[in-house]
Amino acid sequence: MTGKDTHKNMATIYDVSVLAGVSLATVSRVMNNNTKVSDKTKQKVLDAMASLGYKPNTIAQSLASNCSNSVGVLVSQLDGPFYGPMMTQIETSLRVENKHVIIAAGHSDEVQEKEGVDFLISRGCDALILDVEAVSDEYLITLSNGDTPIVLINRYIEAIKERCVYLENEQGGYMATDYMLSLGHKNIAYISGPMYKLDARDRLRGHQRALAEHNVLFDPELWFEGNFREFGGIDAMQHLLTLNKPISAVVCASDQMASGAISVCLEHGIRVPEDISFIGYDNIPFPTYISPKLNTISNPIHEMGKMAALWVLKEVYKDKKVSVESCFSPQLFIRGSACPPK
Amino acid sequence: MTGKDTHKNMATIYDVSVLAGVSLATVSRVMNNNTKVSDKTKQKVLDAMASLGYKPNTIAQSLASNCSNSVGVLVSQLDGPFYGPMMTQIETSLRVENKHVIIAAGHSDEVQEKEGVDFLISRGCDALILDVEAVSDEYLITLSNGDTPIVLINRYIEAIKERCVYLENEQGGYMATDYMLSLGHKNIAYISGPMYKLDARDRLRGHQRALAEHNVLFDPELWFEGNFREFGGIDAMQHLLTLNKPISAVVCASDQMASGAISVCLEHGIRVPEDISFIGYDNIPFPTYISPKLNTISNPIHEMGKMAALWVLKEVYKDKKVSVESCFSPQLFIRGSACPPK
DNA sequence: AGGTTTTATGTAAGCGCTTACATAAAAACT
DNA sequence: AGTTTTTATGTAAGCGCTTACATAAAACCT
Repeated sequence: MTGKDTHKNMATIYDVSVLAGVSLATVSRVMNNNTKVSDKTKQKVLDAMASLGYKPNTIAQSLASNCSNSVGVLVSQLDGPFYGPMMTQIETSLRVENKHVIIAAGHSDEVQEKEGVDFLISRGCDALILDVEAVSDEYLITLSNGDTPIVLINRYIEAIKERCVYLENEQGGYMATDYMLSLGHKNIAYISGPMYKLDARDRLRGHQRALAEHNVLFDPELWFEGNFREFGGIDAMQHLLTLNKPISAVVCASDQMASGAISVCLEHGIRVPEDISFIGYDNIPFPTYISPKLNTISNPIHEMGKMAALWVLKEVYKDKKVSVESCFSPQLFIRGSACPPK
Repeated sequence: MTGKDTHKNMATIYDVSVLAGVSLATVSRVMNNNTKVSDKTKQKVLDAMASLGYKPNTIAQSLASNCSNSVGVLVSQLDGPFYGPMMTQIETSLRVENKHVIIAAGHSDEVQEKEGVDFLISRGCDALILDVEAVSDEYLITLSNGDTPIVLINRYIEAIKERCVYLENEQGGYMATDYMLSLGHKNIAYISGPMYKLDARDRLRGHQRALAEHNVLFDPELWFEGNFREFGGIDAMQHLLTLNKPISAVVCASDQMASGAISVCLEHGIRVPEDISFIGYDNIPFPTYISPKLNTISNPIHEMGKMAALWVLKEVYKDKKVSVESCFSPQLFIRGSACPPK
């Protein structure tokens, strides 16, 4: 081997066939065991493989079989509290079936999201799991008619609903506000996500429905459009405090915004929950360990990741065993960040 | 196309060559532009590609060139606060060079980490970026002699130090405790990571060095071996409080443990920092927004991710442009979780 | 002009598999 | 036993590229 030669000198199917005294096809057959091979020959082949330490070349398999056994996952952000748990589930679910995960980040930008999709498709992915927010519904509908199957996480598009794994966000929005109302709050501010996102709109709708059911008027002044991130919550709270309106509770469309908002209150000497009650959304891990422990609505993003993976296993790799569920219900978690108003 | 036919009916290099009126080899040459092709033919080929919407089949390229353009990344946990920022950097750095990232999780378990490595190698990765903690140094040294180049994040092994990207943990440990000492604290508890991890041992060593330099005796009773996670901090703090020893400051080897420990204090009515000062380690995003804002030592995990990616680009893909740096220095961040003792 | 070097392009042999088709052997019939 | 069906294995043609080698054309010599 010369210095330049970095070839991996692995045994090939040919070496196995020679050692086992059978043809290439037979070796391939025992690998894929989709065709009957007599027990005797099968054993010879397995022995040969073992003694050569044979590992199939997955690239060659992919080329010959036109199936790459890889699934592309495109998410908005690789960091942040959501992606990790979701990826864990996706990776685990797929790896047991020997599929692998190729990742790309879309950074909530339309161009980058499209580039990510193109990249993953050009990489020969057998399917795509997408958690995207900047591209349009039309784009996704068109994409779903292409050669590479897609499944969407956290997005609901009527025309391709069988490919969507989503949370009932309206219901979650309702639950959060309903909880505050049932504690007796009337002066409830709402920090929403950005309105161009469906989940933000749905949560807001739920909030409004709860108010209406309790005959509380929705005051647009008490609604601030945030960005789902901590800084959005900070900006929102600072703004709300300048209003000089009585506010006894703040419902936030994300835990991160709630954290930001709470930090502003604490800095102003406002006690949580004694002076203002809070509830977040998403049930991300961190705030549990911080005081006050944040009430929240669960967003089972990890389960949605798992379901998306199972969808791929079922629809693309024709795994009969799995059954998939696409609509998830939120759940209320009561901890220490809310109490009845004074 | 029959119902069963899921073939992607893409143009191949052959189609391009026919349309452009040149040979396969020429088309390949303009794609890889490593051999001179006359401007005229090159243009014909590019036009043909464009009009056919040609996209090279990366699987075939990989098989023929024995280079998969993919880099395997194996981390302990896909969730948690570290992985995201690290992955973001790795993905971004590699994608601009059109390399892709295949992920696997090791779950801090020796068997699973080794399986992950085998999995990624069998997937034909050109290189592996490993952030592993359960496998032994010997295993990694052996692995590094194999066919697939590896680079280690967050681990220092003398024998293969040129493949290690790491943080000067001893120095960080020193800085944290030195800071508390310089505020005037003498009764300093230390919540460490698990001792089987090198970084935990190094941080502890730094802590001890700082104490020694300030002539403060290291009291083993004030040292609790945690697990780097929130619950470890909770257990540690509960234990420390039962000691009935005066403690005016707690140095934690991770922000997550600091969060857990602080939450225990707050539950006991102990004020932070007035009664007990805290400092964490890692500078993870969340606690910044929570009160008290956590002092900490930075762990530039994202930069280390980037460096690992650049290492691969340089050493494996022979990219001349990049230069890599392997040793990172921690930095002290002072926020609101510490003050001088009463 | 004839010879030599350089440059651009073509030819064809793989890369390591899968799989349709062919064939030989065994099993199941009359 | 002879014929048909079933089953196990082999043969060989790809999958879509890369690249060593061959060759034709152009450019440079003296």
